[in-house]
Amino acid sequence: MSDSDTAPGTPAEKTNPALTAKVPVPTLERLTTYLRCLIDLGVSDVETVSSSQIEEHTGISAAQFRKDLSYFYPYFGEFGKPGVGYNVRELEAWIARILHIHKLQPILLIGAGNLGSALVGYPGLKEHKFQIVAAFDSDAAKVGKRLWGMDIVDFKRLGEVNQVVGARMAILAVPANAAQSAADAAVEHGIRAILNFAPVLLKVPRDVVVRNVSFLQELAVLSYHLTESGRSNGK
Amino acid sequence: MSDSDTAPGTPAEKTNPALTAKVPVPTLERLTTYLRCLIDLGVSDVETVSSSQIEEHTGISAAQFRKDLSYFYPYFGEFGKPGVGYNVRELEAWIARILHIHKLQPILLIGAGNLGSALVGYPGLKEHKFQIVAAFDSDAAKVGKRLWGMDIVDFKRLGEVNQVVGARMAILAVPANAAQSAADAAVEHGIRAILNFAPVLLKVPRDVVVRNVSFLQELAVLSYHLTESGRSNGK
DNA sequence: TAGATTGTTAATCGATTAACAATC
DNA sequence: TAGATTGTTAATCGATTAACAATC
Repeated sequence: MSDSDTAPGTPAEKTNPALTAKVPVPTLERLTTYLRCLIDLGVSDVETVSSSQIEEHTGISAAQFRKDLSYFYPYFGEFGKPGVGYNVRELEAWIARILHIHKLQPILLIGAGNLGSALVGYPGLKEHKFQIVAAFDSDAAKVGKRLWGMDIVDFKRLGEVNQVVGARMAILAVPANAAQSAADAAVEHGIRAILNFAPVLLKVPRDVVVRNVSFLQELAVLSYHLTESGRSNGK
Repeated sequence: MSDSDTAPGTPAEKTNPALTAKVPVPTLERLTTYLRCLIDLGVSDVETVSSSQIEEHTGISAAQFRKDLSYFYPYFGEFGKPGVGYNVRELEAWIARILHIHKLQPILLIGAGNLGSALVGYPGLKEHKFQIVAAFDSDAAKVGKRLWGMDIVDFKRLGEVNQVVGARMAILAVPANAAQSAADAAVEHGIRAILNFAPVLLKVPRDVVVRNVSFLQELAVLSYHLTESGRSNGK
């Protein structure tokens, strides 16, 4: 485990390189696809898988898959066996560890509207070791109601609750005009990663990660690709 | 509007270049962000905006913004005025036209479960000229019920219904095991763009566009960035 | 050993950034 | 005219792909 192969000349490098080296975001995104595929293979009792089989199942090229894994070898050790492939169960565990979902990862839901409710019931959360542990809303009409077996709690009590559950991730499913202040409060109470569904540029401290999800964006990219013609479908 | 500045030497180029030239997908994704920003500015009665103001509002660099727009100049004409900037309303309309959402874009919802229901109520759809015009489900318990003022229709009747509404986009919010067959049926009945929420690699004809949305993926990327330490929050 | 498949290196491809002449 | 800001070109950066020596 060499700790200085990326920046040989730099004198005062970070002492603990674990997960500090720059892994491309696209690689991280693909990791979940591999994980999902491995879970499925595991369920089918497949023991070993090769990179080209991964390609068949996921549509991601074998070369890309091997390259993606290689980013983590300096920190997690090498993995595949030449001539053989990868052990399905072990690779699954290996990727889960990288993503910090080898243990339950607690999540706060902020905003218990339609979207929020749907997310709590999203299948696969549990399987991937994500657990929404509390739901908050500032709408008095919602507070106290139950959502999939959870109480909806007044947003003001977020700090109090998170002192107990200690979540570091939050899903932000509130209206655009409430997003920034909700994010501020969440960050203040220990949240370090936010999945933001509001179409707003959140301002957060540098050590907080935000990912934005936008259905409109997805729909727009699709809509773009529809040809101008073809309106009268060629049936 | 020159039609041959990209591939000067190629003899038999496509005759109609409109929107055929390769626009980077990241550019398309950012287009919606610009659009949203312009709508907001329009509401505030701002008349003109410069690329650096766009940067302030969106976090996307001014250079990136200008570059992004430039991909469309060969087909839609140039836009900004040096020394002045961009007319907010006109640029809004210009981008909407590129994305084919200057007129209502009808969409079919396939799968009227929790997620599907939430998507129908998603704010901003109308504002962006997307309209979910029909909801389908194959669960007999759901068929006939109403969803945000729409009837939930038996999935078997998709063809029949789409003959009337003529949608070319669909949102697929069904369980993983139902996704492929649902996609097949949708494509057969005229759908050419699919927003897929199931964690499944859809096989579709080459002229059909698919975009996959995965909450798990988004959560996983966030989770990755949480530092191993810091578990006991530094409060 | 022979066959298969790895991890890694180098080549390619594509997107972002910076800089600036053109122009309102 | 002087100041501002564009559209575009060239330089940089980063990710993907292809190829292959290493190795099970």
